[in-house]
Amino acid sequence: MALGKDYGQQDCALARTLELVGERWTLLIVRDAFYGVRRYSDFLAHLDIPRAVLSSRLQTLVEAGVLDKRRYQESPPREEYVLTERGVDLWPIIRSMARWGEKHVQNGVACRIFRHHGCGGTVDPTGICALCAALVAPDATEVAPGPGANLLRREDAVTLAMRRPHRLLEPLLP
Amino acid sequence: MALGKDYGQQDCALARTLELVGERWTLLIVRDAFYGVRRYSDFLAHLDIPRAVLSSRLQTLVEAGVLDKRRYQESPPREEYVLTERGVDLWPIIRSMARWGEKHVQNGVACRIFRHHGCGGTVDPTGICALCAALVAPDATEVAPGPGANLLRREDAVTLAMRRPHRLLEPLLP
DNA sequence: CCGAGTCGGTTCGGTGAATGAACCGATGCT
DNA sequence: AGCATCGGTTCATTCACCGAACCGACTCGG
Repeated sequence: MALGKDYGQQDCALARTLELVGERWTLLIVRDAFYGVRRYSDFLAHLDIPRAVLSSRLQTLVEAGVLDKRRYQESPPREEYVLTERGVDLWPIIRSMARWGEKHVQNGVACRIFRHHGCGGTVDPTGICALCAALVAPDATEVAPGPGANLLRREDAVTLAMRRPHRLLEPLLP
Repeated sequence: MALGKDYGQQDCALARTLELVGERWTLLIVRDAFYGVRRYSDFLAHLDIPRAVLSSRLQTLVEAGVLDKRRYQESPPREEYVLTERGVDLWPIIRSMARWGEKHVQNGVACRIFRHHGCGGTVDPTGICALCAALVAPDATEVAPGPGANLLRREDAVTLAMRRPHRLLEPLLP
């Protein structure tokens, strides 16, 4: 969500969650983090988000303990943003929203598909592996382009790197 | 979310979903609809939302096929907003967000608990009944106040009616 | 018949967040 | 020295949100 991000005496848990991830752009940033984006400039290139908004959201997410900001090299100083355990717990939210969009906006056409790493079974809407029936954690989830992937004609480096099947949370670029 | 609700060539399903339910207040309206709120004035009383914003959101949700606006009495004309099948499919999103807030913002204290109607088993975070292991649909879910319910000191009629255990989607007020 | 109340909105002025473009400092590359 | 990259900040403009007031259709009580 956006403006005045508090929901007052609103009903507990859902409202509290929305105060954090309900702001515009926030969930897309978190999704990219799952897909392996870690650097400011990569979020910027992939999301077409105003720089000031990206700075603000990253800072909010770090303060909320969803992302960890770490300097991965000195000289020149370079930062990266990585999901914390608390951030990884947001996966069911991302998953369920993507699922709803697939079903009701895209007529069932997925632009990404998820497989259980090692097992190879596809991961169903509830997050269960169709082959071994286990609940698949994000770091055991492999993402690959689905039938609807070509709907977007983006050609930036991040988009290209994302087309390559890879595991969630693994860094996309060196 | 708010401003300029489109996310351009952003990655398919999640972005499309956010364009609808990502606007400020929208998910809280949908949540109230699950809890049985149906009338304009009841949403207004329970959410402390500006009237103009409520009108706008309801209209958007109706246009998106998430809510159905129906006149339930002529003279005086009275309208009610009821979740469609497409709207009911949003339940996993609400559930997963509420779950995250419970765990990470409220330290595990739930202000509402959910039971499998008829069976009586509690519904776990993934939506499975702890007793019969079935995936519990919203209309088979009974909601009751949890340990953290008294955190909010609201006293409007809608809040009071909501304290009474009842099934999701059933009208809260006559 | 008059006045007050309810419901479901619309209208309007002020505020403040989002936007996009420009700028900036530290560093590396040639 | 000159140019490029990274990770931002600053700034003017735009536009959605906010809250209060207003409104039309109707009912109810006296």
